[in-house]
Amino acid sequence: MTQNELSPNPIKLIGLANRSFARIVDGPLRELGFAIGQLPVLVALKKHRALPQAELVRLARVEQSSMAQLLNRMERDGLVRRVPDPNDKRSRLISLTVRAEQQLPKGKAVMDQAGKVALAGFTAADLELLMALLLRMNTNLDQAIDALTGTGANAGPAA
Amino acid sequence: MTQNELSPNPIKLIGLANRSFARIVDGPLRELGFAIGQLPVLVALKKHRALPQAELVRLARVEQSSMAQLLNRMERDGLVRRVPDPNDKRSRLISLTVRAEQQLPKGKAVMDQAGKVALAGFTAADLELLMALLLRMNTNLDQAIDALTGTGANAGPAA
DNA sequence: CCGATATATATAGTCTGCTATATAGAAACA
DNA sequence: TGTTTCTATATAGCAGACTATATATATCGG
Repeated sequence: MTQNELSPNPIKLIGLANRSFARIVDGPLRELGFAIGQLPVLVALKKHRALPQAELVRLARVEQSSMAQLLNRMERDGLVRRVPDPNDKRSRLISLTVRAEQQLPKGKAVMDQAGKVALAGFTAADLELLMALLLRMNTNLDQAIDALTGTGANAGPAA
Repeated sequence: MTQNELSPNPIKLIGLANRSFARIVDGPLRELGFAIGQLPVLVALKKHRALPQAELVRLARVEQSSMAQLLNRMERDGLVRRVPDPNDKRSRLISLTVRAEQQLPKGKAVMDQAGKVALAGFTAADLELLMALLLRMNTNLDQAIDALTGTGANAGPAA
């Protein structure tokens, strides 16, 4: 009973779901002047007013260099500003522009709508179960990455 | 009880799992001369001997342009060959090089090992459940994409 | 106060994937 | 047969993510 393909792992389904979701929101977000990777940053900034890059890195769970580039694009597109941090000359505080703040609710609506589409037919229990299973997977993966990178930076507060 | 963040969707967890998995296999695959996106293509070619690009597109579920670029890199790295299809001058048949074929088992082992790590502590039932839930999500997403792209190309044979 | 180490960002280079568009050749059909 | 349409690839240009590395500034230990 050895299955076909590259192991019957859920990884393929996970990758596919991820790409499909991105494709679905891409157009609508683009019309709003947003891109998918920006939403978590925008939401975090809306809630916290102004944050240093390092904090966004923690919230979005991406590498520092990825965030730096993302912010470069967002700044270029007029979504965020970076102002020098008076308390630390290495750092700059990131904040939303008015335009970004005004458009954000529509962007969130796009994401939520796509989320609903993805979960059509799911009961609350189905969803909970899925989240729990994914959480377990992520915990496993985080551990493996911690082992690789040496740092114990992951597995932070349940978020 | 409105939750925090961008909806409590599993999308975040899915994206994170995807990236984490990729990070884990990246190094080992690189040492073998492979990259993560190539594995599905390599496996398909090993099984079918020689295939046109269009078939790989279907198997890997990526856009045609993505596959074309992936194959460009694989050809550049000496993993595949593209020979003119005698029956159709528009097309080229893709096949593995000897080197790729020899290294492939090690690459598969890396993927399988990472899959096991990801699923540590999962019972067979857990895994089945996870796969079933992800499959349902993907079905929903495929439908949404079909609606967008007009074509009814997705939702193919259960695979 | 000074040198060593740590921290906050930035940049270079690469991979994967997408959308949009271009081309060559095959197929249909008038 | 000739023209239109479809099909198989290719290319351009961009987003997002990663690794590796560079830079500037803070902090610590003496």
